[in-house]
Amino acid sequence: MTRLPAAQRREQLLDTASKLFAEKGYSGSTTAELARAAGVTEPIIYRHFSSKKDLFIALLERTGKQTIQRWEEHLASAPDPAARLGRLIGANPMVIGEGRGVYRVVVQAMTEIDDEDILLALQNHIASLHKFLEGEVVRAQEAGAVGKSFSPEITAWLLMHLGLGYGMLAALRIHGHAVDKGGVHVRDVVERLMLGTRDRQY
Amino acid sequence: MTRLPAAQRREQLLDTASKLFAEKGYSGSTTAELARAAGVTEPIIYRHFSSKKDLFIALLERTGKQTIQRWEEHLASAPDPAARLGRLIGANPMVIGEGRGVYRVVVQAMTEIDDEDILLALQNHIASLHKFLEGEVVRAQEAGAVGKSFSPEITAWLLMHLGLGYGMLAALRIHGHAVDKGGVHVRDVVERLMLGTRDRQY
DNA sequence: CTACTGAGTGAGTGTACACTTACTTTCGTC
DNA sequence: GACGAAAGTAAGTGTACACTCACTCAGTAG
Repeated sequence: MTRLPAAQRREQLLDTASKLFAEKGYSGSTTAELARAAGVTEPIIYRHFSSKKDLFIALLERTGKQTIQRWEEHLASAPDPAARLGRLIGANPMVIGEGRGVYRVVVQAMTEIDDEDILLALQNHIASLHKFLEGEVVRAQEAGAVGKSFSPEITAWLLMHLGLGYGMLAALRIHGHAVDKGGVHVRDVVERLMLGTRDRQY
Repeated sequence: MTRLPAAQRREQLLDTASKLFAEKGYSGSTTAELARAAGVTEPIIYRHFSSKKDLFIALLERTGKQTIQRWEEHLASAPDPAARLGRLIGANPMVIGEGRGVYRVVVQAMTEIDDEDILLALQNHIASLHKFLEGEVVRAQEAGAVGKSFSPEITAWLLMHLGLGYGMLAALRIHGHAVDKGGVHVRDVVERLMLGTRDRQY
């Protein structure tokens, strides 16, 4: 209804799609619903994106950038590389805060891998997150907080696997998939395995 | 064409669906395709399953049972609990052998979690795999191959997270998501973290 | 030989939904 | 104050696809 300049409308459509897809899934959402939720009519969507899929890919790319930005903010105030890594382990974008909803979109995307374009967008997404993690491991190793038995590269992949698996089970609402009866959390386990048992401050 | 007794036709439909879904995904496959691939007409599908979704859930349940059975066969010849665990770490059902295709179905299912019935089936699936892993960790701890710092429960969840994340990235065909430039595989890392560095025989 | 049961089929039906066409309204600028 | 560009709309269209109806035929039991 309210006229918006193109750039803003585009962003608003992505915001709306993000919420909608998080709730009902990509294939579970219709372009009609999206239009209604955004307060416009369907052709507007097609003015900004050439197809539903195109919009989806745009959303995926934006999400990747946002995640890294959030990580950076989250780590900025940590006193040293070890603490940064510790925080990172507790800051799975698939689970915490706003990222949570958005990341259902990424998981959604993972099953649309028949589609070349979506696959490519996803591969880029994963690669950029891995690169970020690898950088953190390098810092932590240089600071002596993490041993050098394993390369930063493989260590970062391990963290990716863990985070992804954890995030999936969280999305599936698997009861107690991360704590045991004694209240120990997988996060604690990972931290002890990575950083040893010395005292740390966050 | 060839007439089959109901039970056999049902199994054959599940076999066919498993291949089809692995290739084109659940929502990417049509009931018409399935019927054609199975060499029957559509109404036959509906004689055995009340809906496409119902068939999907049946497939999911069968897959869970098959996975555990395969694990058991795979571990049976290992000499001791440590070796069993070692084998398990290298035997991700999402990646190796026949399980591979089938598990695309499970990943597919993970995005249909709006649907109550599918969610429930998935939760059961995960729970049974976790239970199996937990049992193996218990054995390994009792045999002294794995330390007791962490409960078998949480250790098994950690292995689930790792396996799931690994399997997802494998499905996404992420290049080099499991080895570093030095040829070290995440599997090796996990083994060393879990079982230490002592010599083992498989 | 007949009659019943259950496996099978050809030809729809209804609907959901991505995407379009042809048209109207708003607004900055010259 | 007019005109062109950009933002918007109402009302389709085409098609894909889950699911069904009404019927046929094969094999076995009495």
